[in-house]
Amino acid sequence: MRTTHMFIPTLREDPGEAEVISHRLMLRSGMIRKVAAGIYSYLPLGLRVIRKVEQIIREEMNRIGAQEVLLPVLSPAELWQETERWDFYGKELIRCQDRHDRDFCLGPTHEEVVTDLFRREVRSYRQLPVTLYQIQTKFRDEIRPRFGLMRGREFIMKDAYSFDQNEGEAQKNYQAMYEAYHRIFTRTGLQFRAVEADTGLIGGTSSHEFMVLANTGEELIVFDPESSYAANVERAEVVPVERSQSITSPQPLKKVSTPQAKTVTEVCQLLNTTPDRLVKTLLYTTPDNSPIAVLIRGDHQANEIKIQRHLGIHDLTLADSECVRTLTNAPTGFAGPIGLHGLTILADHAVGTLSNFIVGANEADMHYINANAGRDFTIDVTGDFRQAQAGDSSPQSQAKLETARGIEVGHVFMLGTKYSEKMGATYLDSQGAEHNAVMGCYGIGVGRTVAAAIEQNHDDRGIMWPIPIAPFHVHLLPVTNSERVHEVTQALYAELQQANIEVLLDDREERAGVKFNDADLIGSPFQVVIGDKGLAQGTIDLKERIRGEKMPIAPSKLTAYVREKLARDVNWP
RNA sequence: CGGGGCGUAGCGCAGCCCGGUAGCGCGCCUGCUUUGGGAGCAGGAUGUCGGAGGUUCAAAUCCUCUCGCCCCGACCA
Repeated sequence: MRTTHMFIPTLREDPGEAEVISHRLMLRSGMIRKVAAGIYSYLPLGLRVIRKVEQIIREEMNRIGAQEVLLPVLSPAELWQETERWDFYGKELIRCQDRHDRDFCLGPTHEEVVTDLFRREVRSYRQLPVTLYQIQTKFRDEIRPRFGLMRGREFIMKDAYSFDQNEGEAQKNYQAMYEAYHRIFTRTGLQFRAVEADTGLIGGTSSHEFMVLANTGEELIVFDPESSYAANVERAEVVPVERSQSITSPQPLKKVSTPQAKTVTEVCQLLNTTPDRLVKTLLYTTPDNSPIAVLIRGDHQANEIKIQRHLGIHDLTLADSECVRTLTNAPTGFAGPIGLHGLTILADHAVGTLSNFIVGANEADMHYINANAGRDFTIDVTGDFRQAQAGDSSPQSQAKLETARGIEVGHVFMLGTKYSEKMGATYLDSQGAEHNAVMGCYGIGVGRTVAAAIEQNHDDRGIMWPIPIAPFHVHLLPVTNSERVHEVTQALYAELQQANIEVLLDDREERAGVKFNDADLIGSPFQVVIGDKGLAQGTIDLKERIRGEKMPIAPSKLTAYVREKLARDVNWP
């Protein structure tokens, strides 16, 4: 492809709208342009990368027997009402009406549509298993779209759905999908990790997220450096520690003045102690308006997902200051369990191991010291209600957990029969008995994968594409304007293409510096500089983008050299 | 939805506090010179100052409303 024939509007300066590196580089290299918040056009260069990722996904989906379909973007409200997600999905589901005022939505995911397809067409166990997938644009009206393709409102996603006769078969399918995901992300050249994930409200038995490791990731994961254990902090179970410190015998409860000290840090400073000697009391309101209190050690973070799961609800909000005042007769920052009545008190395991700790006194500017559970107040339920953090014990070895940031690029779910039950997706077994199909669903964010690849592969000059997803393999840069350079360039261009190598030829009348800078920005793995200086020695210069330095090579050897290099990284040809 | 910020030429920004001529850099067009890491000189084009209302002799600038965008938080099958 010739640059003069390809629409690659590169930007010399950083666009003001972009904060994270992948977003900036995608805009600057002319891969994407914004149309509205969280909505982007893919320009030729960006689309080429998207297509490469899609192709890898296709190959691996097909390899495990999944079949490609294309489901509609627009789907009727009735399907969503059947599963109650029409109401449940909330504002994230973008809705519209047709000319007859019938309700529709733009699909944020396709369980309903695909389950409907299944129940209409599949009758017998003989037709199972079946796994369908599509690569298609989804729409979710995110509260806050950000980071370019990382969290858009409209985005390209591969979603797959499996239907099996029973749990065991479904589990096999899940495993096959899990392995396919490993191959996909390995092939895209990314450093990633599969982690145990929360199954969320979708329920089900198993769920793993595929995280590309990057400091800019939105997700926090914990992992065990000595075993294979890794999990999203939302999900990671915290192993209760035995009461290790010598148990200090209970001291008399004492109320102390802590003026203005509302936060854990402030209280600690004032009382000259450390956060692990303090217990914070978090007040929440639930959907049925019954408040609850959750006790968490001062240096720990509450995990609302775990609390919700325990309570069997899906909506938990931290009580507002008015509500706190009603419950505790004190302003926020001084809530405590002592004398708190009429609501359930949950406590994290870690709280149970403490004695003589500090709590709020339910009175402005006052705290208690030497509080002890059982003597001073009653805990209704003890459980795992906090977020895992670095230094916690691994559930699988003696090691301490470490944390890392990740970008969620893929998610696999065992759905069970949640959707098949609600929508009546059944089949008849060999005995003629009717059963609900057991389902799994599996997503990959295509655009997000591209963004993650850039987060992981760039320097201060631009992108450094992994070979399998690079928009072009070789970027030809004729850098002086002689007849000789022109001839060699044309010959190489033809020869490389002949060898099935994807070449971008910068045939613009630009100065060398401009071409070099654009080439580094666009990030093709190989840059080839053709100039009179080199040709005088009978050579051209080859620069591998990830290495950086140029090395002279005879023009006649270029194609073979590049082919050999590519062969190491890609299934080639 | 809460908090913060920004909308001025294609892009990046200044000007706004303190009302009076719309500016800078990059890009773009023409010509000459240059030509291996974002060239130099000369000439040139480009703006409903996000939109609507108001105050004023006069509004990019002050006031009110509104739309869009960015950042932090809450949210995220």
